[in-house]
Amino acid sequence: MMVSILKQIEQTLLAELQQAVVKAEICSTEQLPSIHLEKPKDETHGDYATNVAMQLTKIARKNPREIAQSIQQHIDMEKAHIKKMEIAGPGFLNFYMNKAYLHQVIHEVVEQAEHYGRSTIGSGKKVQVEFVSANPTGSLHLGHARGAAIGDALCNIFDFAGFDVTREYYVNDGGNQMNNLAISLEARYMQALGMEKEMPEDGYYAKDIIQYAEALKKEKGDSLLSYSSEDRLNWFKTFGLEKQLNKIKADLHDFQVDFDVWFSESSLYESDAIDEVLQLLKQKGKVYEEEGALWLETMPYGDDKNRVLIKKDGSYTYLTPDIAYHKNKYDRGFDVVMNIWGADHHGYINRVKAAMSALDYDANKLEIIISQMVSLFENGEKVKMSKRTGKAVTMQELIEQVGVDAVRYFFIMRSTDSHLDFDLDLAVSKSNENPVFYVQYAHARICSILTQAEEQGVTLASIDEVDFSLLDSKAELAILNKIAQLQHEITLAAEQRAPHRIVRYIYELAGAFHSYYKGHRVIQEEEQALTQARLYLITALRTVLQNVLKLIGVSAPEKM
RNA sequence: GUCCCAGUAGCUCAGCUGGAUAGAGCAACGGCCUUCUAAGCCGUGUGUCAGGGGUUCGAAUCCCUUCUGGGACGCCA
Repeated sequence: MMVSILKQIEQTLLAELQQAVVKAEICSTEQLPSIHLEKPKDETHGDYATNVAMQLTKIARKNPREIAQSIQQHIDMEKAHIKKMEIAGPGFLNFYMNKAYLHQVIHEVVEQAEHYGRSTIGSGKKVQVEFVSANPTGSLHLGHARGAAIGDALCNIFDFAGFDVTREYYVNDGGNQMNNLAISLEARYMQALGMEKEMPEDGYYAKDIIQYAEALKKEKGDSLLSYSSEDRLNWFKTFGLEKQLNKIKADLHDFQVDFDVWFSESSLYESDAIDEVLQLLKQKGKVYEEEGALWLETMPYGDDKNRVLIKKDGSYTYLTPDIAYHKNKYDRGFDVVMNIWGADHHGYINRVKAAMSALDYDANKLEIIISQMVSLFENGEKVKMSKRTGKAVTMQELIEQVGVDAVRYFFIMRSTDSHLDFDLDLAVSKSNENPVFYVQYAHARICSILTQAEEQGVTLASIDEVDFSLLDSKAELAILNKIAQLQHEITLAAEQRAPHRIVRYIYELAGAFHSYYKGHRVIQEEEQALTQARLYLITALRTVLQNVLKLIGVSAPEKM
C-alpha cells in the first residue's frame, strides 16, 4: 500500500520544519520537541499550522514570535510545497500550500478504485469484535440494532485500516434464560390449546412466542402433552433455541450484518472449558468459599466487590461461562478483544477485566465499547416501550418502516457514548433534512452526469492526457482536498473506534459536491479539456462516496 | 451511597490525547429552477461550552467540587 500524497506532503513539511529549527540554532536535535502539524479550523489561517515556536519558548528563552521568525527564515519553501507562510497570533506558523499536488489524488483514486482510502495502520493485527450477542429468547430490538450497526461499521473500518477482523456473536444458549424460554413456550402452547396456564413471572411475553405456539398447535395438535414434563421442556428448549436463533440470524442478514463466528455458550459446558478455567483459578489461588458459594477475588483488580462463580445451589453465575469464553478468545491469539455492549452492561466491564487479570492475561487487550441507549420519536413524541408486555419496537419493524440505509446511517451518525434520539419521521422523509438522502443524492447526481456524458458521446480520455491543473477553482480544490483526507480519516476512525467520524466525513464530502454542482457545469461542449478533467474529478468522487458508504453499510443508488 | 455516560445555539449534535474569533444540520428569515436531478445551492444570527474553583503563556477540552438528566450497582442473564 502506497503512502498517500497528503502524508508525503505532511512528512516533507515536518522534516523541513525540524531541520529549520536546528539550523536556526534554537535548540539541538536532542531537544527537539515532537512537532505537531494541525489543520486550522479557520481557512484564513492556512492549510497547516504549527505551534512549535510556542513549545520552544522555555528552551530558547525568547518570545514565540521571534522564534517563529527565525524558523521561518530557514525553511525551503519550494521543497516543502509552501506557497506562503505567516506568523500569526501568539506565535503560530501558518503554511499556505501550493496545491498542485492535490491533482495527483485523482490518479490515486482511479488506480486504487475500491481500495482507495485503505491504510496499513493495523499492520495485520488480529481484532475480534463481539457484538449484538442478544439472548436467543426473542427478537432483536432497537438497542441491538444500534450495536449491530456500530459493530459492523467498526469491523469494516478496521478491515479498511489494515486489521485482520473477526466478527463474532456469543449465543447465550446455556443459562437459565433457556428454561424460561421453554416454560414460556409451553405456557403459550397450552393456552393455544385452550388450557388454563399462567405465564411465568419472568417469562418472555413477546408476540412471536405466541405465534410459535399457534403454529405448533396446528402442526402437532396436543401431541406434545403426552411427553413427560421433563422431556417436554427439553423439547421446547431445543425448538425455541432453533427458532429464535434462526430468526436472529435472518434479521441480522437483512440488516446486512453477517458474522464469521457464532460461538455457543453451551459448547463451553460440553468441552469442559468452564471446569478447566475454574481449576486454573483455584490453582492460582484466586477463589475462595464462603456461605456455601465459590467466590472469585476480583477486588484486587479494580472491581468493587468480589464475585460469585458457583452459587449455593451448585449452578454457575452468568460470569463463570463468560470467563471461560473470554479466556477462549485470548487463547485464540487476538491482539484486540473487543466487545460492544449496551449501556445496561457497563457495570460488568470491571468484572470481566478483573477476571482476565486474575488469569494473568493482559486486561488492556480487552476493550469494551458501550453503545448508549436509543429513544424512538414519532410525531415529536417519545415512543413508549415495555418489555413486560412485549411492546418493544423490534429491529425488523424498524427496518420495514424506514429501510436499512436510514437505520444504519442514523445509528452510526452519533458517537457511541451519546444517547440517541431516533426520529422516525426524519428517517423516512425525502427531504434535505434527511442526511442519508443528502449523501446518497450526491452519488446519484454524479451517476446522472456520467450517464449523460455517455449519451452525448463524451468518452473519458486516457488519464495521462488530461490536464488536471484546470481544476483550480476553490470548490474543486476543496473536493480534492477532502478526497485526499480519506486515508487519514479512516485511520482516525479506527484508532479512536469512532465510526461516526466517517459519517461526518461523507456528509461533508457530499456537501462539497452539492455546492460545486451548483456553480460548475461538468459537461461543456466548448471546453473539452475542462470537461475531461471534471469528469475525472466526479468519477473519483463517486468512488470515494461508494467506498465510504460501503463502510457504513449504506447503499449508493445510481438514481433517486 | 458507589460507579459509568451525558450536560455546547430555540432543537438534534460535533469538537474533548489543551491552541488562534467554539462549529454543523434542522428550525426562522431572504434569495436561486430556459443549462448535467431544487431530495439541491447561496445568504442572514444565535452562545455565562451546566455552576464554581484550580493547573497553564493558553481550557469546551486536563484536575477538584457542586448541580441536573439517564443508566448500572444480584448467589438474574
